[in-house]
Amino acid sequence: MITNHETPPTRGVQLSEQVARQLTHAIHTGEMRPGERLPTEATLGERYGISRSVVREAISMLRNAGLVTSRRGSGSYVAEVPTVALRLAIPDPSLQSVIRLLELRRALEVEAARLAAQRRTPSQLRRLRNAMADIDEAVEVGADGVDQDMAFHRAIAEASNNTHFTAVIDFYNRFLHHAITVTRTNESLRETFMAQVIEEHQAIVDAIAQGDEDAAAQAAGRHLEHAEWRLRQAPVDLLERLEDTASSEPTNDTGDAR
Amino acid sequence: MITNHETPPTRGVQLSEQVARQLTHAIHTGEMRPGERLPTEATLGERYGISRSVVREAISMLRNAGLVTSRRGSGSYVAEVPTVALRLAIPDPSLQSVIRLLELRRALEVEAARLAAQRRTPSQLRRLRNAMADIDEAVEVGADGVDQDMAFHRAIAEASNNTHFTAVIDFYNRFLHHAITVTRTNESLRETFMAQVIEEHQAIVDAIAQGDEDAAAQAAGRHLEHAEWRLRQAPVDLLERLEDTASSEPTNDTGDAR
DNA sequence: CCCGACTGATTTGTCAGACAACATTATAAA
DNA sequence: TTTATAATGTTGTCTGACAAATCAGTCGGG
Repeated sequence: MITNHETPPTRGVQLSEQVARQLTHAIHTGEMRPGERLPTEATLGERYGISRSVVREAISMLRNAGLVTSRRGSGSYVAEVPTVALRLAIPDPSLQSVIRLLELRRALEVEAARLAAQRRTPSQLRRLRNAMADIDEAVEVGADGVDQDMAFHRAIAEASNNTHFTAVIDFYNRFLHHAITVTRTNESLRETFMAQVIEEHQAIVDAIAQGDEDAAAQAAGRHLEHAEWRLRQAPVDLLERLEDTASSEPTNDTGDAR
Repeated sequence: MITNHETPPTRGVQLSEQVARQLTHAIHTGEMRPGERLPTEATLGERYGISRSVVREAISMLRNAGLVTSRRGSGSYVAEVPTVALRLAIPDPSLQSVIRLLELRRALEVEAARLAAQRRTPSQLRRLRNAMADIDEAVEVGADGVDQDMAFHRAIAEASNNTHFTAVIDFYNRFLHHAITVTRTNESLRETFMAQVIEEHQAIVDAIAQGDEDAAAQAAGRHLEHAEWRLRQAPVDLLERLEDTASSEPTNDTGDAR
């Protein structure tokens, strides 16, 4: 056991990072158990011979890594459910890149639909139908219905009763938001497209409702294939405007529930 | 005393988090382009009407999220490849949980095999065959061949020529390593299983080599189905030993290359 | 004209101390 | 015993300062 009561961090690298590593190690090895409270910032600073600022930066890293949570007035605690992070580059909004995302989405949603057909609870089926109705409603009002569309697909993922699907789909859908918007705002083709989309959605829901997994998977696969086709129909100039619409829109993407 | 020159952060939440969100938004929307230098900490503090400490905490979050890098004496810069993180709880090693992972893996690999059949380059096909040979070799020597097996599946993902697949598959495979090991170390059934596995792998590679996408997808689907079945055959006591083997390993996840 | 060393200003990293906001615990009152 | 109140502890934020590294410009010599 390494009793580093006074371990002067080796010079060269960032102090905060070294401390963060030591704390991370302590958590990973189970030396500090989930739910346990960390020593106070003052204590840690004294122990490592550093100022409170550095301790705070180090803890900030752990917080960001999902390893601890801090409560003002109380202390910092090892997270109950330690997490790992998949970090990847933000996809550029080119057509090629968006299509790559659609391919992944297809992989996930086809299987999600299949699982949903096997496992959906009655309430999940109800939510699916509500989500579909929401799309109609939004379109009738004149909105693009993109948010409602994404909620619909999220409902399918939820009905699969496999949290991994919802996590990954949610993660990637952020980057598809603008692409879908472009397809929807393609004025000339909009009505035709919307009719198609609604029809395809209906097929998926019907299959899930009947518990026909192969039909559900097929319907989902067709839907995503057609989605790619519809995207390709969008004029190039619309696609290029992706970035502009992105910067002008107040996308509160980080507004996740607590 | 607080002179809110620009946007007064709404009270209630952490100041640093609010600022971090604004900056994150600016980067995500491309308002600040990769490589560009951020305003100095002092400037940002003045602009948002907050102290430098808070600015530093906010920037620290961005740094941890991989969105910016800081150079002492120079400034903070938007990372050349801005990243986003998918964070999720570390799956427990229960049979139920592992099967959930296999479901996701099936979704991904079926589609990856389909894409690989369409797009694999000759060199990728060669690598696939080498990976398959490596498995045989490892098994003949007496090793479990788990690492080689995972490399094989990674080669399929790479042959899909869609980086999203490799990223997600890599990410989740970490948690499947032990589960696969368990299946392989099931002494009584090992030989039968390995023969099956090799046969199934061969079917996938053949389909990919011939460019038959439907056959490749089917073969991959069958392989993953059988994998789940094989896992279920493993005695319960073996599955329970998963946790021990898992906790004894030094997971150095923070050691990413620079 | 070009180039290198030097100087000074700028900027992030760290330190130190203080107060505010909130949480927890101990204490007193009913 | 239960409830209000005070005291204490802890994180969040503010302020000011210095160290260390970078950067821009100046100057002198080739």
